[in-house]
Amino acid sequence: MDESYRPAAGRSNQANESVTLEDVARLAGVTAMTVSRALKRPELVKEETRQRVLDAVQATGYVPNMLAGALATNKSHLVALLLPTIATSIFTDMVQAMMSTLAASGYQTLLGLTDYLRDREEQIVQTLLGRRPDAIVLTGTDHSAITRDRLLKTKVPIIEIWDLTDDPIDMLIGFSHEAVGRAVARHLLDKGYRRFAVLSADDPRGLRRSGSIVEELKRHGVHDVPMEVLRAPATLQTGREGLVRLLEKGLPDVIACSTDTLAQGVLAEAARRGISIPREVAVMGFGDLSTAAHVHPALSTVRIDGAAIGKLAAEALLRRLDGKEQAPAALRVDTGFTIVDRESA
Amino acid sequence: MDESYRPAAGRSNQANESVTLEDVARLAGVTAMTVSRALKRPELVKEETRQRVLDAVQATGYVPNMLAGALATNKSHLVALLLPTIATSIFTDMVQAMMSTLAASGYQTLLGLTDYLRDREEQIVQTLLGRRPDAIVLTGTDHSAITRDRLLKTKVPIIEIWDLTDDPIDMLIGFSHEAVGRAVARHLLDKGYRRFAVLSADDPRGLRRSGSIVEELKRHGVHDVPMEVLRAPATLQTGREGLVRLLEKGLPDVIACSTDTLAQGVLAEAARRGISIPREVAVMGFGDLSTAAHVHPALSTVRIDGAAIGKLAAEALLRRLDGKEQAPAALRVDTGFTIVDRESA
DNA sequence: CTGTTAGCGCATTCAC
DNA sequence: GTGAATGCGCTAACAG
Repeated sequence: MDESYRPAAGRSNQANESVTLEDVARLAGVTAMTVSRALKRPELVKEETRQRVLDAVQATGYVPNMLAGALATNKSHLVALLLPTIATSIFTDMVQAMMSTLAASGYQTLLGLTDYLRDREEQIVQTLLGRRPDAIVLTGTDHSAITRDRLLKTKVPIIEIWDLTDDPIDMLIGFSHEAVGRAVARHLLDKGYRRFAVLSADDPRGLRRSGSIVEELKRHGVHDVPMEVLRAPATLQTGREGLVRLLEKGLPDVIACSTDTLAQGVLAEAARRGISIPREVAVMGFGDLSTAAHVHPALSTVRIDGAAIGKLAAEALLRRLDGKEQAPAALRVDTGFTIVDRESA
Repeated sequence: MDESYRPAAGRSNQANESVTLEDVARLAGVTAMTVSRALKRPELVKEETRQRVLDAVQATGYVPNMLAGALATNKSHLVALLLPTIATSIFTDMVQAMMSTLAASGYQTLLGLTDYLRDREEQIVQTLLGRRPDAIVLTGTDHSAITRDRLLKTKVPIIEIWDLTDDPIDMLIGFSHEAVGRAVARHLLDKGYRRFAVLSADDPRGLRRSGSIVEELKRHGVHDVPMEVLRAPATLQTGREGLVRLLEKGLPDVIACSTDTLAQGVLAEAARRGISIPREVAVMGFGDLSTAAHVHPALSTVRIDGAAIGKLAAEALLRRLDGKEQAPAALRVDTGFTIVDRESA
């Protein structure tokens, strides 16, 4: 008989116990291709056979192997998301929004944490590229030369978020940290504060915000603003320490913090010391919209809309990936920020 | 000449522009197999050719395709991590610890957010299984029947974390939420409080902690403890709302919250209303060790060590995956918790 | 509407 | 030390 057929004899205990298309096909009395179609393009398959296939899938507990699928189609349905850290609440809204938008379109998220380290980012980009993600999201715009290079060569859509720059790798969605700093300085000056202090985590963007506050103050004739820089990621504990150190330099009118978390730490320590906020010292924070909403009635803060960034980014990617948009003009969105003043709210 | 060689003519513009082993091999004047060896098992390759290969890799910008690698070896080096949400700080330490431990051994993390929904979890498990992860980490032990079933059939190592149960799917690392509730109740009773109130988010484990507090109080003769249940995930804002609602029922001695975040919201609202903490009302929280350390000098809380859970889980998985341990006795770890009393600290 | 052929990129298993 | 053959599980492209 037909010896060219080798009816899968003796393959029963392969190392890999997983059910394949072939297995389902055999049970349904069709070929693998038909099973594949029944699952992915049901409209191409007769209703009756489709039913048989579905039953077979059910019976075998078949779960499509997306590794194989991705290899064959050159589409992984994976998005790589690089984040400095999740130990700070600042990014969580963004992540949540992005992931759920992506998930709704069948994309999964591969996470990489860089710890604010360029070298780490470089290494993670390298490994994540090995997964052939359909898109890459980077937090920030400051990357190692090698990272930039690798990414520029790639055809995968890339979005840098959470910052602005004149030469993005590809798409860009964020806001200007310098603008935030300047706005904070002017806002506080307008409110009549004169004795300033700045508390900052030592992450690159936090430092830029804080630095811009100091510069803008200088431009308005306020010099020698005391500034304490603390190790990122910012925690409540470091915020408390920060206040302690600032107080050694005298009591200011207002303390501008690079992050809401630091600001909360300051509030906690102030409470312990019986310092009244904002009567004796006002506190200004910076952070994400919803998570930290209503942090404290006495805390003024700069609000950015992380969820919006995440959603916008995801949508831009999906537009590109679904082929609606082939090589769009470089997307660039300034999502801006809002100063929330508790006293005048 | 040698016509059996088909020097890759006309393949220049495949859909997929990516460099393959073959491309590197050609440039280095060896076969793909040798390149593969030079990269993964360098000791099997002559130093000189290894160097040539490495140069070729450099020149071409080759990045190994892990989809193909995973398909061939049936090892994805991927760990699926299912989490209710990251919008709340409670899990962040755990995630950070787990991811960095895994990353150090070359494993990447695929994240799935369930929003505390069993059906969502079911769906996510299904899709993530398609990536053929080498291990799966689930938060909690309460899964849909289908999820349990699918997971029991799989040979992939599975760890359930953040809870305890008598019939884990596989490995288990966590603590008892009932024990937490009972301990909180007894602790507060010992300290002399008599007029209790409970504030809880409506996530399953939070409810169990809060429920256990109420039960234990009842067992000690304290009945009719007012309890407000708020929508998960808990935010500062919901914490503030919670206090408002509780106050309508009268001022208690102490408020036990299902989460530090809720507790902080209570503190913020209390500050706004000029209620002195802990003099007029004491507040008790629950949360993760390091992130929220020193939340507030006046806040007592139950501490769990999320980082430890993450690290333990990752290490247990790695032990299994690296083959040191084939079919170990079921791992079961109670990581316990600590009551931190601010007044007596 | 369904089947056949071929190949995605890599690694295992023999040869040499 | 290195090469050749083969297959991982799936799907594009073409037949019929």
